[in-house]
Amino acid sequence: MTVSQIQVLLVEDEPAQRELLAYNLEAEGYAVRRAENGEEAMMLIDEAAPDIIILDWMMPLLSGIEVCRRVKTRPETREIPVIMLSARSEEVDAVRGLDTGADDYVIKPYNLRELMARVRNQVRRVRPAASGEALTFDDIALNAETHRVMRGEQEIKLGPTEYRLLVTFMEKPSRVFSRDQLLDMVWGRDIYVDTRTVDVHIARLRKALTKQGGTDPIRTVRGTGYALG
Amino acid sequence: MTVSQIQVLLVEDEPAQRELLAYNLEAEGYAVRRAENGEEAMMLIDEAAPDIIILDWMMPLLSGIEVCRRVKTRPETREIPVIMLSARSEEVDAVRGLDTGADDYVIKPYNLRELMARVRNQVRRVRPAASGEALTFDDIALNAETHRVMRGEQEIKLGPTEYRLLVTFMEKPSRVFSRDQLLDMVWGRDIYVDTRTVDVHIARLRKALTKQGGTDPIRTVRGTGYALG
DNA sequence: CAGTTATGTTACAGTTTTGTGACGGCATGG
DNA sequence: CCATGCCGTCACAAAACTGTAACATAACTG
Repeated sequence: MTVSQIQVLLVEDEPAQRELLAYNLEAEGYAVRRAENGEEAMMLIDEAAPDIIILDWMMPLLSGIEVCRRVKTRPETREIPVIMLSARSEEVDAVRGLDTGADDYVIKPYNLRELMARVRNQVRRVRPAASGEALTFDDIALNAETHRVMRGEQEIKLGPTEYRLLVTFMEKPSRVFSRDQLLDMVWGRDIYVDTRTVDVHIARLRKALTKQGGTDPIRTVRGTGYALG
Repeated sequence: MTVSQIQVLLVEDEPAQRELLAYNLEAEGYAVRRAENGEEAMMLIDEAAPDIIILDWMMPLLSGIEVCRRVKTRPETREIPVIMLSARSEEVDAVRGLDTGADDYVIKPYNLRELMARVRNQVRRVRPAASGEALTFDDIALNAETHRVMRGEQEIKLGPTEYRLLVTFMEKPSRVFSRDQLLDMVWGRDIYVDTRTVDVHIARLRKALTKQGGTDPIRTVRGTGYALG
């Protein structure tokens, strides 16, 4: 509801993958345009420049690598963020070596949430107004761009995990998250970590948030998980 | 636990189809159990009744039609929504003609988003609380997403069991539940506890609900059980 | 009404869940 | 190389919740 809707160009030849991703992007509020191959992608880019491009690197007709190179070469499209999807980490290295200028790389099979986060990140870079930047809850303010957290006038210093934890909470205040959900969202879907680790980080986050006074904003929901507020 | 996560039973013999769908369901927060054929499906249903069944109609061993017929025949599973997937619209007519009692039909190849919407629809019918909606009864409001219970302006603090108990009641207001039913739904199918334990928790729930004034919303049905309203 | 049965209520001891400080490992950046 | 900071795990402490038994009260029966 800020300015206009954010345009995502999704380039992926495998229909199932494409629709899965498109579905999720649309659920997040993006306008998705689809392309099956590099050639189609270039046509759509010429037609109307998207805000961000998600690009499978292996495609018929015109590879993702080449598309990326062209986008990053032309002055009028150079600023558009490109996220490259590739099948394995070795490929990422290879692609990176080709110096296509992609802004981010995601290895398949990707964690959907993580990919979404990366999309958000790139979008924020180019369209700061479009993605709600400063989250606030009560007297806590979190600036996603600067990674700064303030409580009242005081700055709160957080470690990376505590920060992500807080972001997760602040994106959906009051919502209860199970420990498993938090592990998925904050640590990553395939990480194996004891669920009690969540408790420890909650404790650390609590300590940091209440260090300079103020009430504990995190609510424990016994038998279920935690929530902000 | 019947109250927290929604259990989907996904019955589909084609692995690619099955996994694609399962992936998406899980991304939406459903707990997915998979079956490759009708026989397996029936076994899983007996083991623990799911909240909803998604059923491919054409399968080896025991067809979706037959599974559906059995589910809809047995009293203890009759209420479970069944969504049938079939390959073409003519088949839908045919299946509909067989009067299996399926609650919805989706034609393959389906639009994933539409299917998800239909799943949500069916779930809402049977488990309103689990679908992120606020339940209300009289001046009591229960939000499943935040796990918060309000009576008027006051927040009601409940223990886990009392909370689940209240959710169960509020999903079907006015319906009378026997102690055994409540044990099944709130405690779990295979837990052994004295049926009088239900009375104790009812008392605790009553106390919590009336602590800050207001009338007792729980009705005792002598010789049978309890009901809300 | 007295007897009988079902439900309400309370206290409590045992169990489960959560809070938290301590510690060793690992990476990062001098 | 060392210092620093962060992380995950463990172990123990604290808190919250649970089921049961026992007794009180209410509702039904004839």
